[in-house]
Amino acid sequence: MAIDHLDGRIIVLLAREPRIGVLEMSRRLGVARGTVQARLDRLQSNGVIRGFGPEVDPAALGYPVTAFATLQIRQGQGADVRAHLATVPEVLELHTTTGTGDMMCRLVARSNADLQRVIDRVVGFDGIVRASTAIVMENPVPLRIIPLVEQAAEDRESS
Amino acid sequence: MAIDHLDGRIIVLLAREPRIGVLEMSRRLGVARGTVQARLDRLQSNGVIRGFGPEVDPAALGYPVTAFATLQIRQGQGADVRAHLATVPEVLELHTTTGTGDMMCRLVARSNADLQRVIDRVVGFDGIVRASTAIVMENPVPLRIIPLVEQAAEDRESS
DNA sequence: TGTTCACTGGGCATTATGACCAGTGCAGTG
DNA sequence: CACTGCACTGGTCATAATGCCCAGTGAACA
Repeated sequence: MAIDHLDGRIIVLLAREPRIGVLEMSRRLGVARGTVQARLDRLQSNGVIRGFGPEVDPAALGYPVTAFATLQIRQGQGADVRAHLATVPEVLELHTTTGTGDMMCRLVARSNADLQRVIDRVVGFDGIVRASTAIVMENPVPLRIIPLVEQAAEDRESS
Repeated sequence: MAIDHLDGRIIVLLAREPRIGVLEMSRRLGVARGTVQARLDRLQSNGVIRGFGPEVDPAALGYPVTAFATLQIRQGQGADVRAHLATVPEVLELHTTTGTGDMMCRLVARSNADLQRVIDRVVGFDGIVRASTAIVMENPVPLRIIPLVEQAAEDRESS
């Protein structure tokens, strides 16, 4: 579950140069190929590395607008709302949360005008009482994991 | 910029079986290897496919708690706050938004108690006026892109 | 002290890769 | 209508990485 320094270096290296290959990694890290291979297998079966799916940029697909919507759900309708939102392609992720809203989702749209269509489709469902939307203007820190991996590796070392 | 049906199938196939390789893809899709290779090159230089970085699960790293924080920023302090948040490993992403808050970030922590530490570190900065946090309980729709890719591919076909 | 485990460094056959090529069908252009 | 550009096909080639195996070593641990 916890990762050591070598694991951390493997992940970071992989994040920086995904097409690198096990052999080249072993050269860069100064360890045997079998070691890197074993570590990778372990990280994957641990679930630390979930996979190597392609990172697709919605903007490049024609969906440059991102927004976060906070939803308030009618009591007992949670499951239905989840199922409904799962059918909307523009809903990229959905969380149930504590706080003022009951759910929070990430949306994308082709334009600000198109966002209206998406929101209508999202909230056009009986179980949703209210939605409050925040449109993303800038993304100063894109989804990242490297700093956390380094942190986790350090914590492991010092223990 | 727009993708056609074959592009869509390539991306979906790659998302489902990331370790598949160009040759096997060409077999599955019933096209020549060179075609798949050319498409992939194009998708990557287009920026549609940003890369193939490892998907790391923060929970497996020991950070099972996720939260979203909405931040209100003192006027003119935006750049400083961005720089500050970029130094916090537990801040996985940061957006500037319209709406009630000025920024929205995704946080992870080792526990609910640890989340307090992370929030303290996040808001322990002069430019941040107020923070409101929503803890994630469930994640019914994990970050996904396939439905959107399929949608984009369909749109392209019908045009 | 003995055992377990991870790592090393090596070898092996299989397989994919990147790079080519000529030929073909299609779409758009002059 | 003929021409041109383009994407795709189906093939080859040398190079390289992969998955798998092995015995040996060192360190941690019981």
